[in-house]
Amino acid sequence: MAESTTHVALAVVLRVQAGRPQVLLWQRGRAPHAGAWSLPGGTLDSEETLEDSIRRHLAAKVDVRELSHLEQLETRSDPSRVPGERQLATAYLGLVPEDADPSIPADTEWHLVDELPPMAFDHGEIALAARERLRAKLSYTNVGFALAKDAFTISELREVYSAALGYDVSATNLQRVLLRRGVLEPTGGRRESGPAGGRPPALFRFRSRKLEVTDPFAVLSPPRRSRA
Amino acid sequence: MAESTTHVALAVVLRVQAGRPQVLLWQRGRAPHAGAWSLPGGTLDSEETLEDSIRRHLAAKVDVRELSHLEQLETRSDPSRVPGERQLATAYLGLVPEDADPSIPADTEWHLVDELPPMAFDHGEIALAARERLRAKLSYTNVGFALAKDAFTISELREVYSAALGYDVSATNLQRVLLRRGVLEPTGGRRESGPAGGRPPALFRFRSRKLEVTDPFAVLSPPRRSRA
DNA sequence: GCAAAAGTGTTGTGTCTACACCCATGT
DNA sequence: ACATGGGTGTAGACACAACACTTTTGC
Repeated sequence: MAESTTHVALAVVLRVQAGRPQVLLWQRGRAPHAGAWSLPGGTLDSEETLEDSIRRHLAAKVDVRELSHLEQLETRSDPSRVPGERQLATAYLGLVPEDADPSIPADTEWHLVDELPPMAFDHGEIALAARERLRAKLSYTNVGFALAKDAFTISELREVYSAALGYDVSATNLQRVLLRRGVLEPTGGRRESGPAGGRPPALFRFRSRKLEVTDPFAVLSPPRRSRA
Repeated sequence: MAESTTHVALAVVLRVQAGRPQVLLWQRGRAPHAGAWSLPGGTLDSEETLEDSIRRHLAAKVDVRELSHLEQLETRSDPSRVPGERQLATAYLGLVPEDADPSIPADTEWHLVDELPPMAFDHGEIALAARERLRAKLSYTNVGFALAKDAFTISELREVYSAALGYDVSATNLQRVLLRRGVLEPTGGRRESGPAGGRPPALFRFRSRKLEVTDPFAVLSPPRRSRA
């Protein structure tokens, strides 16, 4: 009875497109939950780390070079999460920039995070948890770099942030907050005005493209002298 | 060659005692790393969740009723993290209140987090990561409840926070921040003055003893009207 | 000139730190 | 009285939201 345990790595791959957050889902062909949508991933090999594993499995779905950020979320272990089998799953959050449009296989599709289709197992919960994690990190880290293009206008960045956060963000304040923190820097370039005219926007980039915590002390900060 | 993978649950059990943060460590009897200290835990059974597993293993070390908080940290999967065996480890953060002094077995001891003894495998890293997680959560959640007694004076709470954060916190401001957020409430009671006199301190308690996020919007908060 | 879009100046607010001061007790 | 520790009052710093206003383009 006590069959062997399997361990899979899953990824919630998110991107913002047309002002709405999307997740990459894969449609199951086989039972259980045939036809339902699931997170991409697969079983862990004996000689790889979980991160290598999820990268390997994703390589079949998305061009891995497009993955601008990857971090571990949580490991699910409920014995009944997958019927008829003992399966542990370690979930990852993967991010893809707005402008990358990786070719994806036929059994795979981008879905709006706000309108998830029927999901297999606990994958719906995992996707929502990933979204929450992203939301939180947008506030106190520079993760934005992973969703935005290399160079962008503040308006474009505003759209990305608004979509990911789920509420409107003012371009004015977004610019000031991120510049003050040293998260953004001007590239020096400008974009041309659109057909309707308007002042040509300046281009910005993220100063770093690695995850950094930019707002470390929400409160209860250490005494001022030791701070700077 | 490809022997079976094992999966263990480990816990970084932290408490604050005498103004210093401590971890519960277990001294290994067997090779590898005989004599080195390791995090308590053990192998995952086929019919239990990881959380049940770590609770079960901890029950042998600490009275589980003393565990005021438990949350999953991360799963380590480097194939070489444990020599001669493929072992995955899911780490948990466990917290014990200041006043609980659970009896612990002979092969187990509390160690100062700042002065870890030689640690087995990657357990040293895990312990430090857990400490960081606690530090961060003290700022924007009510986790303090898990480190403090049921009722306490602000001075006592200040000691706990200072120890866990690693820097001085002013009692004045700690009180105001936590009261304003509705995290603390007065019990109504007072403590007697010490032998040196002084005004008798009021007693407080945490309003909730479940983890809650109390400072959700570090920045980039939603527009004001939707906030309240 | 006028509309459109970008960006700056400015004001107000909320939340925190720092520090002065007042309160209640023991000796 | 005075020392000791607890607690409040208040001022200043800071980071942010909100909104008015200026800038730069197309038509």
